[in-house]
Amino acid sequence: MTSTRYLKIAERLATELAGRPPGSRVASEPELAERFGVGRAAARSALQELERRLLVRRVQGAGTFVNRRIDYVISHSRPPSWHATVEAAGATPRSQVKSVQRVELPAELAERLERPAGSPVHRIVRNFYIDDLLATWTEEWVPVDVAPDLDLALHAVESIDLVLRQMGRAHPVRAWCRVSFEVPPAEVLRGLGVEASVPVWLVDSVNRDAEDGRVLMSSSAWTRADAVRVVVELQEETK
Amino acid sequence: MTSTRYLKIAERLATELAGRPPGSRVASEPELAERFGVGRAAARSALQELERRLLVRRVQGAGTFVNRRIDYVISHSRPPSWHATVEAAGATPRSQVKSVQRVELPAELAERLERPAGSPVHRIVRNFYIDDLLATWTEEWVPVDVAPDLDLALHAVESIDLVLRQMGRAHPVRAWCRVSFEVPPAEVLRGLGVEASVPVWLVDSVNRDAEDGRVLMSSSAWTRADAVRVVVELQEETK
DNA sequence: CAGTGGTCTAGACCACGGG
DNA sequence: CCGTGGTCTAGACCACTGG
Repeated sequence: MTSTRYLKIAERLATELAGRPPGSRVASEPELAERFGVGRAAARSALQELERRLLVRRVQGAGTFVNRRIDYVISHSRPPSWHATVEAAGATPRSQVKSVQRVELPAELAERLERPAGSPVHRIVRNFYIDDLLATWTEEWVPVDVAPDLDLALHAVESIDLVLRQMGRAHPVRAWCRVSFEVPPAEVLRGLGVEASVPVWLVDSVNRDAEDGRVLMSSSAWTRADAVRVVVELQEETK
Repeated sequence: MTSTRYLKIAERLATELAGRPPGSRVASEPELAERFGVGRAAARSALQELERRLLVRRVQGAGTFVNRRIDYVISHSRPPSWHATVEAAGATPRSQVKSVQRVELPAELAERLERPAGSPVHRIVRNFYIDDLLATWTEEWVPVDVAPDLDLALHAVESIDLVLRQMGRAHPVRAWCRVSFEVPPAEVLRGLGVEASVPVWLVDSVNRDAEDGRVLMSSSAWTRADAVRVVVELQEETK
């Protein structure tokens, strides 16, 4: 076996935590140090190892807790829904509109939205939660001509999809999607409420209208990897 | 700005490292401690922060070095090639067959290979390197009936694709593919030469024959995230 | 062999969360 | 307020890599 003490402790704790329900408390650093007869540093290392394995989540001032991780499958066949996915995993979803602004379309997004740079668009920032834990931070762009009063409407209805269908008389479908895993820029880290650099999922996508094919929305979703396991499935068309 | 010292040091180093070529040496912990007038622990934390950002790679006994990260794009349109991708990034690829065994098909793979559990298959384990750094560990499964003497042939030719085309008179194409990001089991960590738990890419795929559609091969590729940035692109069929 | 990063101790102070 | 995790010091030993 490994000779390092903190890995042995981590191994031991991992088996003990196996059946515990998400959110339940894990022993604190001083408790573990005393229990295993090591210094606080070794106990701390063990808990950090469990955090790297995504088995626990640590919150300064509060403690260490058993983590819950949700599967999120992206594929051609199924159109994704945050609420449905989270609920299917037995957790409670929530989303919150942080801001809606009318801005000029940044040049780097012009091609994706198929609109000239500088044309008026809505920029929507939203947070998504699992069991009141912030898991996803999104930035979404909707041309003003698609839904002129989107900013007002979003105060009443939180669902962009709904607003587009009603106000924009549109039928949005996902036309393109790119998934990667990034070390996010500082702004996103702040948005996600993360201190040190943690890699997170980045899902970029473009929605078009099912009928006339015009671009309705482009979005970037940054998701904490300790909260969600993203799975992408590709299938070739069967000839 | 942040008040923590090690983050300031990390920030400073990050800008200094920006233009440096991959593989070049970074100051050691004691050097940094002296330079910034901090203890070794703080200097160490700064380097670990850079490691989390995938900017450097640390090797016990050797030192800390500027990291190189390669993009690997998976999409419908382009069939992937390890060698081509690595070379396109300006690095040198290498692969090595670790073992080829005749084994009975494990039950959990029966469905994927469309063969009964227990039927004879070849299990091939291979390593893939970027600039002589181990980046990917793969486990591949080929039914014996597809290429009976695969084990012998692989000693001469390292390319499974080539062997299948020649010996199996087959035309392999990727039929299905699933990408996720996992904390790998201990066996894979050992295969990748990683100590503590580091999350890695997992790409599962199934290859079929372009003509008759039979399953030729199933594979699992585990790839270090600090070496490769996997990007998956999904496009809807344009109606 | 010297120098590197990895582990560990014993101690200290701080920022934060929740009662 | 107390207890939590986060940072930091000064020191020690070890495992490993390279010349």
